[in-house]
Amino acid sequence: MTPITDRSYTEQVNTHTLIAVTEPESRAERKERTRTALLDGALELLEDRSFANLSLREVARSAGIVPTAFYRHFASMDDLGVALVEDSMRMLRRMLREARRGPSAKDAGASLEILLRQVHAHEGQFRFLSRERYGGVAEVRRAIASELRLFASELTIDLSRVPGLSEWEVEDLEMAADLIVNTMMSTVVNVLEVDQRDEREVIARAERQLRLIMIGMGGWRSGPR
Amino acid sequence: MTPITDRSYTEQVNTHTLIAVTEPESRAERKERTRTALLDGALELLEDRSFANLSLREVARSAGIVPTAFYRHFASMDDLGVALVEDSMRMLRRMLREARRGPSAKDAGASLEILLRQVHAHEGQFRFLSRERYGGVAEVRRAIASELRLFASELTIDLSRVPGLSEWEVEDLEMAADLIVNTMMSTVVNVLEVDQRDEREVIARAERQLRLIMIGMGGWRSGPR
DNA sequence: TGTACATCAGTGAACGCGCGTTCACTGATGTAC
DNA sequence: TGTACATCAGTGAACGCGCGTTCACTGATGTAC
Repeated sequence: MTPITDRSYTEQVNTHTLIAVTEPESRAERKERTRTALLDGALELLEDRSFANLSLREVARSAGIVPTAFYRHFASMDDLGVALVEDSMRMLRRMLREARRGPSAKDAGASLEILLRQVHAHEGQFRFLSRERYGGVAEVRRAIASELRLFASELTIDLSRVPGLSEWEVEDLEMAADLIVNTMMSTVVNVLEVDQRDEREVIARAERQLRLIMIGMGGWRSGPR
Repeated sequence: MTPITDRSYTEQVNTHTLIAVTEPESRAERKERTRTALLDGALELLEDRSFANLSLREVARSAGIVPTAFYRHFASMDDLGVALVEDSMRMLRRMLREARRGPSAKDAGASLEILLRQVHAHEGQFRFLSRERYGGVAEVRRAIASELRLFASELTIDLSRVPGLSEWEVEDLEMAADLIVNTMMSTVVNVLEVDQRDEREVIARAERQLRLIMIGMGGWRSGPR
């Protein structure tokens, strides 16, 4: 199962552009396309429902195959759910890496802007992550929680390099990082729920909240517990 | 599943016997008891599943009635979900009101302690609220969002009465109230997910976060957008 | 190079199951007189 | 006070539906020689 997935994924990446121009698709490429169609279809169906009540037949239908053909790609819906988490997490990690490489990594406002641009570019995946973070399958929940902890601990390291915070206790840095991550996650959820008209308001409020947190950090006197 | 159901049912039977000594239950009282049994049963079933994949038949079974009798109490599962939100929120509001009446209403640490005591007294309801807040059923999600907005607006009024904040713009008060509510909700989720050993850590961190927010508010200069 | 065989993504019929919902009903409780 | 009728929470049979899963299959693609 997994080896097959990995192999066909590489094949797709390597030959994607090549094929479109020259020769007809190979069997492996066709299979990969169907797999992608299943994942994309599931993500689309998840726009207004939760993963737990998504049926195998629906997903197969959305990909244009017969229900039984689903099993050529995933052993079960749970299996597809795990693949969906992995895909979304890969996207999130890539985003984080690029944000850190960018010019104003320490500017909270700029970080927020980068995040929100990504949210719109990958709405389905962010919706999936935020909706399944507390509901549905335990394995999915655990994966998301662990990834968010990683996210917060990387932010902790970033914060420790900010001049004024170099003296802070680690616990205080973690506390502040957690507060910032939570505030950003709430903002992501609000942006996904709200229409475009109110989005500016949500963002303006989030900016103020982050600014308030920064002011709080400026006045914080860190010390041992 | 069945033993749990049987337990709570036995408790009701005991109460029933007690009552039977003095005076027989009226039809309305019986109906109310069944309604409560449906809500409690649903809450119990929700311990390890999400509302979206809870069936009407399961809930009816947990309350000891036949599926068709469900309709004597609720028009649909969505309807029951909304009732569950209303019940949970009524509990939450009562809690808030009592906290406000208490000695140290403005002390964030004390408020947090009161909140967490309530969380343990009503774990099922808090789990339901936090899991379905972003969950799959649109109507339930909407009900929770609207109640939380109400919650935040009550907190906004409280804040406006705090001496140092009387000059603040409404938008800034709302912004701060939203930040506090989000931080408390995150803490509730963490407390529900974590075992007793780590709970002290979660609480300690939440206290520091709230203190940091208070410091930020102390340094905030409110003004028109 | 052509031929013969293997592979395998996708098909379509079939299954048993739990679901939400309808309906006519029962019998205890409540009420009017 | 007793009687006759109304109310209504709960029953049980029945329905059609979409579900996950099995199975034998098809036919295009891939491979060995």
